[in-house]
Amino acid sequence: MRVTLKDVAERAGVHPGTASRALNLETQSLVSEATVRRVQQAAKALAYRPNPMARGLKTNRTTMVGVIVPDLSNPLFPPIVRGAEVELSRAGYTTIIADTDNDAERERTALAVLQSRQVDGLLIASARREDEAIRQMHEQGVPMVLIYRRTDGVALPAVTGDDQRGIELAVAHLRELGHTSIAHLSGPRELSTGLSRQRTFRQVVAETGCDTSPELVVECGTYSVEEGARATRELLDRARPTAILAGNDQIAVGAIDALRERGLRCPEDVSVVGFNDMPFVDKLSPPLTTIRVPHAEVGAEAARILVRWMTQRIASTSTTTLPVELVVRGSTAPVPRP
Amino acid sequence: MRVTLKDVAERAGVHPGTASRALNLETQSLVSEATVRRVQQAAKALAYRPNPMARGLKTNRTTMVGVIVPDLSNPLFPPIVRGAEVELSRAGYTTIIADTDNDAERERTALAVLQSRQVDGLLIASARREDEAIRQMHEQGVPMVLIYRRTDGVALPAVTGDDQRGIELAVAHLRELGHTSIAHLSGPRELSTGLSRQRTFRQVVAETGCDTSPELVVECGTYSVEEGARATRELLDRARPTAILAGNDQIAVGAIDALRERGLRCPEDVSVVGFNDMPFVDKLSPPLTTIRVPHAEVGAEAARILVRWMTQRIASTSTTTLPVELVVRGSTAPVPRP
DNA sequence: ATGAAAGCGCTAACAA
DNA sequence: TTGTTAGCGCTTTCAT
Repeated sequence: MRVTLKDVAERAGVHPGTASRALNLETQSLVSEATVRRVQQAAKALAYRPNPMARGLKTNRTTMVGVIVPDLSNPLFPPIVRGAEVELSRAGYTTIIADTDNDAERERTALAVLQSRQVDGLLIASARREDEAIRQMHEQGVPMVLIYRRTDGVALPAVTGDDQRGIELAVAHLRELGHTSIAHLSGPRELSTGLSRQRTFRQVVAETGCDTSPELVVECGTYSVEEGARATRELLDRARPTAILAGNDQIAVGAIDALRERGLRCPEDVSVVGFNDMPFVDKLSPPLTTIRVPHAEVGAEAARILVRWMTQRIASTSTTTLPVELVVRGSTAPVPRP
Repeated sequence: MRVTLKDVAERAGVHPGTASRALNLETQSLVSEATVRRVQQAAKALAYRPNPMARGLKTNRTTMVGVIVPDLSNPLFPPIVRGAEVELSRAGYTTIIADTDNDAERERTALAVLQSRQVDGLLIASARREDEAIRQMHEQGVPMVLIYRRTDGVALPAVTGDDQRGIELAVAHLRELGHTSIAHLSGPRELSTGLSRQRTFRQVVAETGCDTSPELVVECGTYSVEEGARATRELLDRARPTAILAGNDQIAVGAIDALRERGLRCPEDVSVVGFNDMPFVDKLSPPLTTIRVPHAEVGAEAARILVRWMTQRIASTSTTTLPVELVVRGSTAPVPRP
């Protein structure tokens, strides 16, 4: 049978209440040192493990947090999850990962499940700009931190890479290579990352004297290889840019595929820049020039903010922006001389 | 405040015990149909969600299962997890993922955490052939299913891809291309997959009349790109095979890197075959010829077996082997004519 | 078919 | 400093 607190108390010759106090850091000071030692010994001898359900039922805390990602198979997310998990487990929390499959309805379900599980907090990497589920959850006062993607008009802390700086770096790099006709395959505008990168792109492109024709910006419906390819075909049907700045790496991969379809070589004919520096993009053909975002650190930082909120009731609402850097590989080259 | 069963019972005008019976499928038959309806309506109206902790405290079940993977950042595992999660959530279970970072000590910790969380069962993709932690957990009667990697001498159900057939297909493909000097960069022998693929390789190579020199088999310490590259260098220092069968895709990627370092082209000089068909290997340069394993289905099947064990106490100990197929891409070519 | 009551293992307010 | 007591929300015998 399972060892309970009562067993420990009996063996130590104290009341279960005392044993409880002796075993919990916060209440340990209420118990004499000698008793603490006796109880701890007994606990050790019996290999006592507190029953988290009993504890949770009493305290209304579970020391579990939910992490919601849009797609775990997207190599972008495991490092984030990993970074978060390390911090969370350090603080004594267990992580429950939910995958929404990029679906608003499933996000709602996941949120409901996690709520009924009484998670103490949430890390959310799947937020859309309009996200009723998140808004509602927020109103209930559940501690939560957004990762990368923000929700409009909700006062929630967020941790992101520096999207603006990333776009600046990418455009500057292409400018140095002589490109002035730069297209942008934007992420979906319903995601804050898609919108903000697109906005920054338009702005920076104007500031640096590039071609600002509207047909150089094509929006992808999702951050996927397929949409990247589709958008590229659409782009090429009406323009002939010498460079493409993709909304993320998956889109960039799709773009390179579509360029090849049309008989265009990357980087000789068209340069392509990604965003995120996902694992394996250095092995692609050509190796992808992209913006590196410190994913694990983003996850870790979000976890730290969440832990502070959960434990010390310090609810920040500010956005933490982590620095990004340009990684130049083989998918960008000087503008071709006609 | 949280809606409890008592609230539902009050609204329906019945006793909480009755409400409980009405809401649980298994006890519903003990309650009159009319009452069931009334209670269900009340529950719906109040958006009642049972408190899993209270339930668990009473029933000693958590409806949570732990999924242990060696490395979530390895693109191989998210599909497995996903497949499992879909099945598990369908059966009402919540998934807790633990990442061991390929470390036996962390596996032990993860197992301990999950045990103290009282998960109802475990899916384990991180098993080593000698794995004391798993053996102990098994002795405690915790339902668990192994995925891919088996533990020696432990009577546990497992779900794997058909490693033997995979190796056969790969070697046959290379043979058809005229290769007779085929090397194998084996996975670690301490993992069942490493050992069994290596054994099968040796056997098949002998049966098909290939070169069986022992120096054509080099073992990698881990399933990683780095080890794949290292092993390839070691291999090339003492042999000049025309084809390499890698223990998995990561090793294959490392092999291609190392070949390039030595000025050898893939596939013109040396053909390379991977194993697993991880996401993105079709985008590599060259696109990797490999063995496709139905990862999501492996995860799903393992989940089904686990659910059966947990719910119906049917503990199988047999291994389920799912069919694999050869995917020919660009990394294999006819043997070069000298 | 339903109500009553006990209790899962723990913590916390109160007493001593 | 320690013991006592109540109760978190649920399920499940036992009565009725």
